[in-house]
Amino acid sequence: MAKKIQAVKGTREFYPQQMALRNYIYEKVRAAAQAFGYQEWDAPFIETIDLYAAKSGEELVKQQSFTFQDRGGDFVTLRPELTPSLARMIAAKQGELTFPLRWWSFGPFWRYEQPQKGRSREFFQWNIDMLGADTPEADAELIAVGATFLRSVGLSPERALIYVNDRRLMDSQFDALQIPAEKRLDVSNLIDRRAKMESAKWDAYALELGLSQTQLDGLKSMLGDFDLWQKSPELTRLFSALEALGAREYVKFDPNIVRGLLYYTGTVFEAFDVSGSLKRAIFGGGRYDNLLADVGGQPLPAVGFAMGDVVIGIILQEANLLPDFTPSPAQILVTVFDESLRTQSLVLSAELRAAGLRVMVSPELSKLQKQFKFADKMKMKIALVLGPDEAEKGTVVVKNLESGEQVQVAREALVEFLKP
RNA sequence: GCGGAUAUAGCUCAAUGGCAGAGCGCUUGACUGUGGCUCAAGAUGUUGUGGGUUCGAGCCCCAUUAUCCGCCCCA
Repeated sequence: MAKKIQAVKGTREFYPQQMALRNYIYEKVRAAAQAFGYQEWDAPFIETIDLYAAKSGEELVKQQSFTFQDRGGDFVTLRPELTPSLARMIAAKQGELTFPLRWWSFGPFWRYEQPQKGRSREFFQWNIDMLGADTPEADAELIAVGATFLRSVGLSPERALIYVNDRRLMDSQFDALQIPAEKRLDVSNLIDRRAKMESAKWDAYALELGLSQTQLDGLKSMLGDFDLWQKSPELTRLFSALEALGAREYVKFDPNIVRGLLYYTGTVFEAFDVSGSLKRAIFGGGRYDNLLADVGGQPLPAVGFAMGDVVIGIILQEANLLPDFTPSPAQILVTVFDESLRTQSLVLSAELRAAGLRVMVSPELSKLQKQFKFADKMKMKIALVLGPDEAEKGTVVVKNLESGEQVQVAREALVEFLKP
């Protein structure tokens, strides 16, 4: 008995049914992006470690990347994210690109972390960005693309929402509370963790960080103020643009959304499943105006978001929104009656394919019963029988497997009969 | 890196320390030119791996590996 070799931990095996879901997501992502005029692009799956060292978070590079030495001795990494590659590619052609740039991509990424629900080591991610525009209307457009996607897969605003905040607004609030600049990162992380912690513990943790009781009270009242956005000119414009774009119903202001990544400079947003069991973001993003300059390009304002395929896949399944799966792409099975008629069945199948139909033929001699059973399991629509009687009369039996009805059709009229 | 569970037929799972089972799936037949539904019969196991306790271990103990779930981080 051969030793069973398992798939590498955290990788994904796409059996046809899972592959169909992956392609379904890809298709909906493409439709949403293209509806707003975004161009598809991609970058290498392998990059040198240096590309990420410049910009990505310490943990992402040092602990969560698949990094190894290639045969030439260079350290390379399976890409854990796309933005550094985007920055490089844009910097290289900055003079010849037409701005604002609207680009999207869907491809594989790898992060070395503990697999759990909604998180694997290998995943597909949709990245979509607009570069070269710095208006709230640009931010609104990206959020509207996200809303368009949610709507297209059947997730209504009752089921999924996009929560929005603005780093600039938060900074002005931190100013008012006199929270010093060096503590703001900790405070942001604190806010990020609030939903996951008991409130007493959270309070204690806040005081531990060095917040005064007054600051803590101020912070809590700020985080409970869902009308705070009205104090932000950017968010006010953002919401009115979302209204105009028909995406307002999907979007809610939430001061608790801060996002962990350092590079966001303005609007930040995250989409969540409102009623499901999974408390992970469907997608998340925001404005990052300094990033391209930071990695050595010309300053370029940018806004974008990313969506992994794992979480959205689980949510679609839980919401019973998976597309119907048809095992076989072929709708027609040509049965093989016996040895003497095998060639005729093959010829028949070729004729039908030449007419643009998708057709399978049994590759071996077996009972018609078995062939029909196969067609049924593969959820095929039609089975053709070419037996001695039909061969003699120049006809073919066409059986509709859904209704169970069957008719004899003349061979010459068959293509016309079968065409949808 | 830390913590909690689980591992038995192809799948989902049962089985007081005492004969390893069910449902689904699979094969065959009822139906020698036709699937689904029904009925009947049948096949399928190194109980993750290695030790230990016991007259006797799927069950108890130790180790190990794998998987799942949570924390951290994040799509």
